[in-house]
Amino acid sequence: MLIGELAERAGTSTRTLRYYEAHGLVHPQRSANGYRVYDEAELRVVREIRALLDVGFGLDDVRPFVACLRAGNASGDVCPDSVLVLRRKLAEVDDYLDRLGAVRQQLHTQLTHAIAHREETCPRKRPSAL
Amino acid sequence: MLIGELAERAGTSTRTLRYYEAHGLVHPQRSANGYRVYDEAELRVVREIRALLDVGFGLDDVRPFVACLRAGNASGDVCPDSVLVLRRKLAEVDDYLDRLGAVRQQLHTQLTHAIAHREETCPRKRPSAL
DNA sequence: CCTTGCCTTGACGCTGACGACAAGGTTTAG
DNA sequence: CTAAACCTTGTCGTCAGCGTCAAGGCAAGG
Repeated sequence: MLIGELAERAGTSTRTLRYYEAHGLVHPQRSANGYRVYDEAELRVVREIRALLDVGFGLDDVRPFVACLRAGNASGDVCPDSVLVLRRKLAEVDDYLDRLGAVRQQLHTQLTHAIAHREETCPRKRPSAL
Repeated sequence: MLIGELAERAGTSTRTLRYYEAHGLVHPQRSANGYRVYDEAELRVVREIRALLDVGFGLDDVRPFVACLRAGNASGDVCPDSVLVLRRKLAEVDDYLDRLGAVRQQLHTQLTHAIAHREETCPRKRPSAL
């Protein structure tokens, strides 16, 4: 399987696949003419990467999952290193949820205040020119 | 008040103040030697900008608030344009909270699955060299 | 031979809010 | 005279995950 086919089957671009390779996440063979050749296993790897990135992981975060898949496991998250990353990410998400909740609260308060004190002196809506 | 003093009083850097000016958020006078001269009102403006950026606003978002302050209001959020931005941001935050909640749920599920299926074939922990 | 359609390796662009220089002018204090 | 401590404009770097050319090689069909 060449890079174009893998890209299409994985729902991504050739640029992306080369990018992953440059960052050590994928290791294709090379045919005589220098073309990258991938096997079926790489398709699953790429899909795993995409799925994790979609959830907010960084490339560094997905490495353990890729290694886990490549070690022959059915899914990439059953290895210790993967679990560590999962825990850390979960904590990060929880933390971010808290802060975002606080922001939401502040926005709500501010909006309430703004509506209560409206009808004051306000800038004109673009008086023709700047 | 020169740029250095304003920066210190506002808890930011001169670079930041020049950046805001380049993006049309602050309009200092110029003294004979070309130095930027700010009045007290600009201090409040800069603090408003900083507060909003901290909450996740972009520079474009804060423009209405600055204009509102400059129009002579006690706070920057009492003008119609500001209220619009506040509503939009609140909606964005709510939306993001939803998606982040879904991600959290997925992470939790995945973590549970990973722990249930652990103890399988996993990559060695860096066998000395790479 | 030519075109089409793959593939290759660079290398710059993008988004946002600045940080970190560079190279120089000004004013004040000693 | 000179150093210190301000100020000026200008330009490049940062972080991430690619998009988007550019310039060229290779293979196959007509």
